[in-house]
Amino acid sequence: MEATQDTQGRVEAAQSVPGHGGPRSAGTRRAILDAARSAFAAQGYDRATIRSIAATAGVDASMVMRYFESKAGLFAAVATADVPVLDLAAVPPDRRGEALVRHLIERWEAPASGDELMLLLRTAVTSGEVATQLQAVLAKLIVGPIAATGAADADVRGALVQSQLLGVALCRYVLRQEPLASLPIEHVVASIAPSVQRYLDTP
Amino acid sequence: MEATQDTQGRVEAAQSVPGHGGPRSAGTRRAILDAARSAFAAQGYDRATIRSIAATAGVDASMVMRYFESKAGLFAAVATADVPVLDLAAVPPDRRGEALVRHLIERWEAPASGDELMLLLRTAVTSGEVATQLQAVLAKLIVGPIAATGAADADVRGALVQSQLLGVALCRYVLRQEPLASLPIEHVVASIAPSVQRYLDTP
DNA sequence: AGGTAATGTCAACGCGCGTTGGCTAACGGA
DNA sequence: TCCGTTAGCCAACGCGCGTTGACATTACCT
Repeated sequence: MEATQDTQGRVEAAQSVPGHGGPRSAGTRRAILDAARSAFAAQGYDRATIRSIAATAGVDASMVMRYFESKAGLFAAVATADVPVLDLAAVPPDRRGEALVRHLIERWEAPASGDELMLLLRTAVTSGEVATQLQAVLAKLIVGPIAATGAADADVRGALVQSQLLGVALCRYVLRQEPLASLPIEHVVASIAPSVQRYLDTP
Repeated sequence: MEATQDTQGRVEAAQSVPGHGGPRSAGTRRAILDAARSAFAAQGYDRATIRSIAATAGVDASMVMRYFESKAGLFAAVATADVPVLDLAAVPPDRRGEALVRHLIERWEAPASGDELMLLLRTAVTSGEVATQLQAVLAKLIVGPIAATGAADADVRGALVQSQLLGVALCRYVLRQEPLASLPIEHVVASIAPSVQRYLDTP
C-alpha cells in the first residue's frame, strides 16, 4: 500500500535493443550488471546469489530474471571481458616481455577489467565451460599478440607465457599471497619480465 | 577442526586407527575419505555434495556426519596435503630450478597427492580460509626448501617461484589448457626450469 | 548366552536457493 | 481521456542441500 516514488532515471527507457529480450530500463540494467560483476568477482559463481546481487542493485530478485534470463545468463552478460589488446609488434623485440607483463598487470589493477578477469578466473577453476571462455580471452590477450609478431611456435610460447602471467595473477590478486600481493608493480614487472622474455626468445 | 562433541558420552572406539579423533570402522572411514577426495578434487568444495560422496562410498549420507562432524570437517580431514618435501640443499645449485619443477610436477601427476593439491587449489580461489591453508602447504613445499639453502630474500624468491609453479599447475591440471596440458613432462621441465633457476639466482 | 555399545538405515526437518506468475503503478500514443 | 505497454514488487513454489534423531542391526565382552 505504499507509493513507490522512484520516478527518476526512466528517461532513457526509449531504446530497444536487437534480438531477443532486450533491456527494460538502462539504469536498472546497469545497476544489476555492476552489482553482479562485483559479486561474481568477489565470491565466484556458486557463492554469489541472485538475491544479494538484486539487493545491492536496489531491485527485487525477480527483476534480475526479467532482465537476464537466469543466473547463467547474468553471468554471461557480465563475463564478456572485452579487454584492450596489446600491439606487441610495435614494441622493440627485447622489450616485449616487459610490455606483456606490464599490460597484464594493468588489466588486473584496473577496477572494471580487473573484476572481469577475477570472476572469470574464480569461476573457471570449477566450470569447464567458463574455463574455455577464459582460454579464449587469454588467447586474444596473450597468444594473439605473440602470434602477430610472427614468432615460431607461438602456441607453445603463448602457453608458457600464460602460465607465468596467470600464476602471478592467481597469487597476487586471487589468493592475495604475501609478499607478492604487496610488492610494488615495478618490482613485479622487473622480476617477471625476463622470464616472459625468455619464453618469447628461446628456440 | 572442531572440538569433539559428545552427545551421549561416546568414547573412542576399540579398533580405532591411531591419532585421529574417533573413527568407527576403518574401512568405511577410508571409503568416505577416498570418495570425498575425488569429489572435492573434481568439483571443488561447493559443488561436491555430501550425498553424492556418500553414494560413491556406498554408505548413507548421515554416516558421513557421524564420522566427520560436518562437510567442513570432512574437507579438513581430506585436505591435509602432507606431501613429501624436497631437500634442495642436497641438489647442485645450478640444478635446483629443474629439481623444483620436476618435484612439483611429480606431486601433481601422482594420483593421491595430485588430488589433494587439486582440491586445495580449486577451493582456495573462493575461500580465504583454504587459501591460507594452501599458502601453508606451498610454504612448506617451496619457500621452506629455498630458505633451507640459505638464500637471501628467500620469501620473495619463493613467491616468484610459487607464481610460476602454481601457474603451470593451474593451466595444465586445473584448466587443462592446450597445448600445455598435453606437453610431455620433460618438455615442460626443460621450458620452465630456467625461469625458476633465475628466480633463485638473480640478486 | 545375554546385554551393551558400536555401526548402520531411514525418514524427515529447516533453510536458502533459483525461479515463476500475478499483481500494481506509471508512462505514452490515440 | 482511455488503454495498452512497460517497469517493478510481492508471495510463493519446488528443489536439493546439510543436518538431525529415532530406529534396526551387528559384534564384542564377560
